[in-house]
Amino acid sequence: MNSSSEKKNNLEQIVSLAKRRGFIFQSSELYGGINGFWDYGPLGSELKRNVREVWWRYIVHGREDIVGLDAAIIMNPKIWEASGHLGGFSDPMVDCKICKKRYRADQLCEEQGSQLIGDGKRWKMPENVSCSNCGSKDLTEPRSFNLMFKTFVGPVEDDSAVAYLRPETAQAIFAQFLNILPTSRKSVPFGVAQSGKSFRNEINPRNFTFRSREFEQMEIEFFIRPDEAVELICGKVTTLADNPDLEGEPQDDWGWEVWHRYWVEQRFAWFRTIGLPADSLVERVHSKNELAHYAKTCVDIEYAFPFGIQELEGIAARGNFDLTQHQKFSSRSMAVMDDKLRIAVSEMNDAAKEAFRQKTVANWVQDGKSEEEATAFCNLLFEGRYIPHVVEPSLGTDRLVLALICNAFDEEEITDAKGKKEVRTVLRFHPSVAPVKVAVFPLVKNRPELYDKARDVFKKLNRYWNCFWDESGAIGRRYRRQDEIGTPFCITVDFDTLEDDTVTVRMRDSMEQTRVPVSDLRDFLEEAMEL
RNA sequence: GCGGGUGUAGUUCAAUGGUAGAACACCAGCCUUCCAAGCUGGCCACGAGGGUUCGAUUCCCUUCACCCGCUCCA
Repeated sequence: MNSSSEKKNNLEQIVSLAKRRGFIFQSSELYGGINGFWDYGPLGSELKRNVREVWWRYIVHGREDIVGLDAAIIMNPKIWEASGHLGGFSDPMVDCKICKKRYRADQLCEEQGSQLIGDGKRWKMPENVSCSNCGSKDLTEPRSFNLMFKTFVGPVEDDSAVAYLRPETAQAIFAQFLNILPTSRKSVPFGVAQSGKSFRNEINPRNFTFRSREFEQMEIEFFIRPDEAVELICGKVTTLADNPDLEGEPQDDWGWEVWHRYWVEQRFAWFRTIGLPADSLVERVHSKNELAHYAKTCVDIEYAFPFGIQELEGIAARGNFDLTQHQKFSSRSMAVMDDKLRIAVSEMNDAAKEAFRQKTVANWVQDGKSEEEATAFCNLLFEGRYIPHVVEPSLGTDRLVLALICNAFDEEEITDAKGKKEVRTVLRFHPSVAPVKVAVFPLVKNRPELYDKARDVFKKLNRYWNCFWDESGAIGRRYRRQDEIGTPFCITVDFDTLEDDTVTVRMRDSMEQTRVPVSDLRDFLEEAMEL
């Protein structure tokens, strides 16, 4: 998509263009800014809105097995206890008082063959641990950073009123699972999608909007059957080793591994539809020790930002951890009834059930779980019920917007008719995300009949797309202004228009022009935008 | 959080212990028959606070923000 000129977008150039053209401003700039917060200007808000909308259309409207949710940002704090965000996820840190180096306390201890002392809230360093940089034992006490923003609900600021701004959108999906299930008339496998703000009090926001304290996510929780249920229903569980067809419709016999891979492929395919070329994206599989203890696997889709290759979206297989936690903390059963499972089980005799139970218990015990747990799970299955497992594709909206700007940014050297070289700055957005889709110009503005005709065309198109009107300056200048904000199509009304009712459509990327009858404009543009 | 760098107009960049300048952009007008044309006019800045000084955008201190490296990233 980009011209041959090697892409060394340094970030400052992007930041400058983003500001100059009204994409992204520093938050509160009037008062010196505030670290970790950014605002989207007139064009940025259009771009971001388009990204959200294209995602929603593709994920929620485009599929029959996903429904939407728009939950509150502030929720009952118990949710964060259940999810683990209040406790274990804040990493204890120590600093060396001598050389000022900072460590994750647990990692430093482990490195030196000892164990961090603590209960998940308060921590203490073991005696013999020293700074691995300078050897000093003069370390600070381990401090936990809880990255959730805290606030108070209601007029009284005491402990009972404490609440948190959500650090991810996903938990609301689990917390509302029991409401969504009956009202959506969906059954497993199905998913719930949510897009919205999240907040993390990052220790060190960095890299423009990439790591912000207030940010937006587009998350899906896709609920699937546990593999054991799949086996009972289908008599087998398809794994990646079976080489399943991931481009067709999802199949009942898919195990979690296939579902996870399917979602990775789905997400890659979607990125391509909004103009991120395959070769700009990198797939990174999390190593075992990066994984949260409950996660089965996690794949990041990364983009080559000017400041390095960094995560856009993570697709995690989280088992039934979250629903199980909420079941435990809320005392409400998160098990679903699965009719296909119920029917399959009703056809089994006792011997078959016992054989299945023994196999399952053996497998679970091998995985370090208790026999009791496994038996309870089997009993639930024999009733046709289970707690669904989940695959979670979680995308950073602001990160994607930034990636789209970086990807679109191009400085093209062109030679004009007189042989003079100049640089054309152009944002090569895919039309589906471009903030302005169409610009309309009168060739000159001091001829009323031309001007009025152009206004008519503008008003006609403005009903369908975000259009831009520009009458000032020479026509070439107006084209270039649109190039710089990434408008894919410019329409010029000229003197021929008055004769034959056709206009010039000028393409952003090629700068080519074609004449199109006004009556065909809508269809013509519609088609051109699909690319 | 540590180290380094930067902060002057919307952007990119000058200069200066005493009146802050340009280019581009933007706005208005004239002109303009397809790729940043021309003319006229206009708008807009020393990140914030304190100190030194007769006087500070300039020197000093503090602070805020951004960039780079480290660190961190449920």
